[in-house]
Amino acid sequence: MTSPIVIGLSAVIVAADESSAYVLATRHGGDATGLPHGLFDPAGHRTFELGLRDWVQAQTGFEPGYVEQLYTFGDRGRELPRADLAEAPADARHISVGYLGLAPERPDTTGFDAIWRDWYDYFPWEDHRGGRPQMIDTTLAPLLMDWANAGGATAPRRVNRASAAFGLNGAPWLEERTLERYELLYECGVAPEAARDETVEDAPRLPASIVGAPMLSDHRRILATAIGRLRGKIKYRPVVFELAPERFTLFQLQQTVESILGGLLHKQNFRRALDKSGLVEATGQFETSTGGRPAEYYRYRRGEHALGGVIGVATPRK
Amino acid sequence: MTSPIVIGLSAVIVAADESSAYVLATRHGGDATGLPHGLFDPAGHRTFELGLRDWVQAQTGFEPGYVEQLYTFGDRGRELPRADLAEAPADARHISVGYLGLAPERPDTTGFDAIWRDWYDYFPWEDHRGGRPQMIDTTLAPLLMDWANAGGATAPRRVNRASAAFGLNGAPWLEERTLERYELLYECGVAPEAARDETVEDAPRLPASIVGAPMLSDHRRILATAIGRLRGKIKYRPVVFELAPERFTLFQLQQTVESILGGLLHKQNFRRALDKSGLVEATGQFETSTGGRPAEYYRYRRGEHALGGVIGVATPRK
DNA sequence: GACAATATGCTCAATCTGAGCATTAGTTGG
DNA sequence: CCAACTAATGCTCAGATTGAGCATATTGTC
Repeated sequence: MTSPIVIGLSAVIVAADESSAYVLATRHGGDATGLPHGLFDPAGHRTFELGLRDWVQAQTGFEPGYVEQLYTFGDRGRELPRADLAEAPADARHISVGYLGLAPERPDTTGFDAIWRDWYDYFPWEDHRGGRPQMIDTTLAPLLMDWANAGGATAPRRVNRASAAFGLNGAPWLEERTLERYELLYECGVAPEAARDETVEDAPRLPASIVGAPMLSDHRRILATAIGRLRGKIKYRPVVFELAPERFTLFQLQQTVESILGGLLHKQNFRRALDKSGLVEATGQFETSTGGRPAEYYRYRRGEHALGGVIGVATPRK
Repeated sequence: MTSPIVIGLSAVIVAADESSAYVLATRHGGDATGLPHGLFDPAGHRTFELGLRDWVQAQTGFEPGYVEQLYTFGDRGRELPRADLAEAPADARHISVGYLGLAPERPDTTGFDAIWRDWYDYFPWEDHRGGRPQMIDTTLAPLLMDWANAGGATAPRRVNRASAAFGLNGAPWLEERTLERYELLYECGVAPEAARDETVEDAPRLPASIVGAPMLSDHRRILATAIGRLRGKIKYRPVVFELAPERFTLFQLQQTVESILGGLLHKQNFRRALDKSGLVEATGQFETSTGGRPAEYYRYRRGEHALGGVIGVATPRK
């Protein structure tokens, strides 16, 4: 006879604007944050997605539009917090299915134990909009290298992994490798969750401004997966428009993309690419100024471009 | 109290050569084929991947190298075959986690109820190496359009979906949209599995040479997911080398890629791209001829190119 | 009216792509 | 041994794309 299984559904609900990208986080007990989540009900939920929508709605009041599955985590040892499993049998095995959802704005969450939080609070090393964060080279890299060198036979592999992930030793920084970076920090004990899960001993204790705010259970891992996926996808599918308001100026749109990517883009080339893609159209309305020449408002041309439309978002600036 | 859950693990093990791409299929009872699969054991398996490897090994004798998770299916109604669930409670909910594995050759499966099968047996419309298969326009497209037009209010959306997926009405054929194509054929009842699952009535009965060989439970859906994923990935990650032998000529490698993509590539440009990528190196050995000028054998340069290496496989031929 | 602050336009060289022609090095049949 | 044939490999070229930077247009402010 198989022993019981419980399936947790977790949602990374993302919003973004000119200033940053945000996740919908829930407060659990103290000030620990987690993702909206709950158990899949095999009797009641027809699909995972419907179950997920239920939970998000119940915990945050938000009704997700676009939703996609990210990954299913099943490793023993990185599971749901005990407290959330009151109903489940004590010997149950915990599986966790992560989802990504996009929100065109940040709706009010008053009345719910939920807040919109800057996702770079959780991953400070991921924000390169103001240049490569110093902590990478001053703090993280040395710790990673210590860990790598302690790896015995696997040391060379570890050095390679760390270099490729964090852009060390001449390797380029690739924004979509968010999960790999987080996993490395977890493995080497820098992520506070590692100490909590007792997968490492005598882990260094560093401030959240460097190692990021921890999350419940494996939620930060799911968040990292979501960021990586979104960063990859935004380059070849018109997903920004799920995050942008109805009307936007081109620069607003660019900054929204930059918030997601965590890096700056060359303005004129961003426009050129967008132009060629045919994804947006001018509205004839102009922004009533904030300083300089008024920017025209554009809107997304839904449909049409069944798939042709791609924002060649590439060209980095600076 | 939650009702019981069982998790099925299914593996798409892929191999490819100059002639075609293959999947490792298992025979279950009659001549129905399925993927190697089995139930996840929450007590015994530390991770999904380990459980999966156990099952594949036990059912086919093959030990997968490269493995990656594809997707977790949880819809009620498209579940595991009853027979495989003898041990599970009658009211259990069935979840299915699909994996993709790659094999550098097709090892012998004698002694096991498993065979390597051409994946285009399952998806005849996916092979465009000899030109666009006629059945798409003569048989599938009309059926899809009938179904679309019967969609009432959703008719326009259905027409769009079908057009974008199958390259109708001027839309381009995009090889990685394999899953979408299969799902459409399932929805419109052309895939025999739909009739079996009783999701449609009076479905047309067509030969397997047109609608492809059916598979157990949702295995063909998982296979479609795998093909799509692999086709996408082969363009930006050096995965072909997981499928190629130690030594290969450039044309063999190209044909292996073509087998996966289901389309032909421009030879000289394929070489140029490969050349620039720095992924391969000449061995100095030559093929002892099959007709013309002998081709040099190359080998994959593992490692090094931490991620830079990309085969700009794009340029289609013909 | 000069200046600051933006948005938007335009240019240019370097590189990349898609496509095709040309040459090389074998095999095979007289 | 030569001619014909088959593949592999080499090379060229125009057009498109990309990365970068300079130039101009419109506002509000002092």
